[in-house]
Amino acid sequence: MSNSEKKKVTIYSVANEAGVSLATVSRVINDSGLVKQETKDKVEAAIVKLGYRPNAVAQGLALKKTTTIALVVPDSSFLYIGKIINGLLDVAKIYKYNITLHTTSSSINEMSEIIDNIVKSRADGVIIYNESLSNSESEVLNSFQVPMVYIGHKTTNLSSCNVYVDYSQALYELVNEYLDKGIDDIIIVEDRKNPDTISQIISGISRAYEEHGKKFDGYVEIPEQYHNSYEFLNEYFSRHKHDVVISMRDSQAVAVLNTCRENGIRVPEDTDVISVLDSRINDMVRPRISSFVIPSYDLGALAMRVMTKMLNGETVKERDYKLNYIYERKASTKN
Amino acid sequence: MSNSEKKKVTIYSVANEAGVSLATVSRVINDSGLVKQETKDKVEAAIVKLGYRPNAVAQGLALKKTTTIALVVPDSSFLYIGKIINGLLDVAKIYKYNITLHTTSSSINEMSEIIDNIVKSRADGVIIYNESLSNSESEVLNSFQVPMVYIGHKTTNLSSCNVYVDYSQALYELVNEYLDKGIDDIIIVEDRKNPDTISQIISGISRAYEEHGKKFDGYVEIPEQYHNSYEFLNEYFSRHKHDVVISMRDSQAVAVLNTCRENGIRVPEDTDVISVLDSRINDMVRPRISSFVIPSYDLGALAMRVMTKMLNGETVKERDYKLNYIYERKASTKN
DNA sequence: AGCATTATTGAAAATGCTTACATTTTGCGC
DNA sequence: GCGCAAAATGTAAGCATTTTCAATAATGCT
Repeated sequence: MSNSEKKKVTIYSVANEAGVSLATVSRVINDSGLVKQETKDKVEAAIVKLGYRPNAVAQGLALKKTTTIALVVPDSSFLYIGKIINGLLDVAKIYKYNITLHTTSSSINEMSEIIDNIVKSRADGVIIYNESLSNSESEVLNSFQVPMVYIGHKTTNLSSCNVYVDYSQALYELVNEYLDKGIDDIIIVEDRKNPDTISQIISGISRAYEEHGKKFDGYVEIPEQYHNSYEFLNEYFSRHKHDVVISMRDSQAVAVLNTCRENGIRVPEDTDVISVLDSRINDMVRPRISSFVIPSYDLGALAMRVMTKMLNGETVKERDYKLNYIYERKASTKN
Repeated sequence: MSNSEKKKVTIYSVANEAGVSLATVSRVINDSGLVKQETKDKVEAAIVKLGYRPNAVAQGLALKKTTTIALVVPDSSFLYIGKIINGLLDVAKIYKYNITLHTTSSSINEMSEIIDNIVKSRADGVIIYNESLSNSESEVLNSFQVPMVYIGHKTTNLSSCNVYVDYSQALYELVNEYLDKGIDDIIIVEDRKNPDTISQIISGISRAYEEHGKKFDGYVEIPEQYHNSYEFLNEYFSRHKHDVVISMRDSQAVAVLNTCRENGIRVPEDTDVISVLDSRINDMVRPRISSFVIPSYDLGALAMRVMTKMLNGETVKERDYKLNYIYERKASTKN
């Protein structure tokens, strides 16, 4: 009756109950074919009767694989990676993989600690979302001996795959349009949190400027903390007014929106405001902010799909998977 | 040179390298004391030299525990549970537990599939965040034979713990204040997604009304989808005007805010708008919405801490952990 | 019926660790 | 030096699977 009396049921119990050897039971649960239908039925009946659930840990030991993959993400913004995780988990479910979640704050030794942990757990693979990896972090990661997929961050690690959106091209096309119309007072406001992404973005913008025979110097660096950045922007827009203000995330774009308004700058009449990354916030702001819609769910789903391919030994022809973005014009831009 | 030549290093390799038995190595890595300092040094040198990392899978098999706990969350709003996850992971890191992530959509058989998966993986415990469990889901969960902690949802399952915020009391106190001032035209707008939470909230409000000799009937049900609800609210506020509008999440409160504005209702001059749950959205809206600040991070951290206690066999005196909320008055209320 | 195949099954080793128990070493008092 | 307890180390039996290889049963053919 009591829980403690309930004895654990192993493959032996099942073998015993069905009157076969444990090897046969193993064959049945792994669907390996060569078992007579009759005995298969007996075994399956025993499994149901005893409520047997194969022990994945023992399987992991015997098979030298865990069907577990480790996901490493920054601990800050689940706001932006929520959809990525959803996509990833959906695909993981299809292929019967489990996901372990690991977050990195920015402390120095953190990454190697996490990796140590992942190595011990013998995950079959690692998926990393991190827009800004330091050199030492990259180095640690490169020493990893398991399949790796990077999301949103193109690496030079030859043995891993990358799933990302080409911000550079996206911004190039956007800015190009403005320049074609003769609008060239464009700035981008950002903090230093994501140096890689920022440099991609700026390279795209710069290319557009160069092709128009101009030089881009509109990078305005803002403080990292939201409230600080808010103050900074408030101060900034009390002195400046531009045709176009681009920011990395819609949360920052909203700060731009609010501070512009507080300084008598009308959006979009006086200034176009654009956000590169979109999140649910944007549903709730008026005016809605024109932005690129990043296919977050697809990023996650594709990353996981690529991972399964790597693990199945399917040859992955492509190391790089570039996803499309869509620019959505909303109420914060007039052009 | 090549990776394929690299042979795996096990506890045997280390024992061999150090010239001791594997038992001794095991004692060293588990810090079990009774090893002479001298041999301990030898072993540790060998570990470093070979780059040995204990295989957690084999350990799991030998010890019958995985130091892994499974986290089950709804697949929808990482917006609200991001901080919970952060708190949970931080504590998990301290106690060296790994977290596997499982999401539930609302499909019927999903929960038992997830549980099947978790049982197979032999997680040491399960933490569940889900505001609305169906009866059949609860039943499946109750049959679980591992320690469980529920976040934000008080269950009657005797063998599990609950970590939650008492919405009923929170709303009681809030509404009480209004009623004391003679303001009683209060409504709450919500969809049916979280029946449990909603009924808690309404019970709190009702209690306040009753103590003032009145009856509460201000529950306005709105459609689940954001855009539908937006239309609904727009229509609604073209016909109604109330002293106070309460909604469950700040995303909905923003919809209220916007639709009020579009119908010429000024906030807070004409109507107070209040949100029960707070998220980062609220930083970005003007006016900021008065809301309860739910201690999300603490919910997650405490849940994990309670779990570690259950797993260590420390007696958990309390099954229920009620956390405090703070009501923050912001610009969307005048009262 | 007898033999050669082939389809099923079982026995046992392997997976990498922990730990109870056995054995060896050490230290100490005389 | 000797004896004995305590400390240190080693041996081997689990832990729950998979899988190779050998053994057995079933089948087809003459």
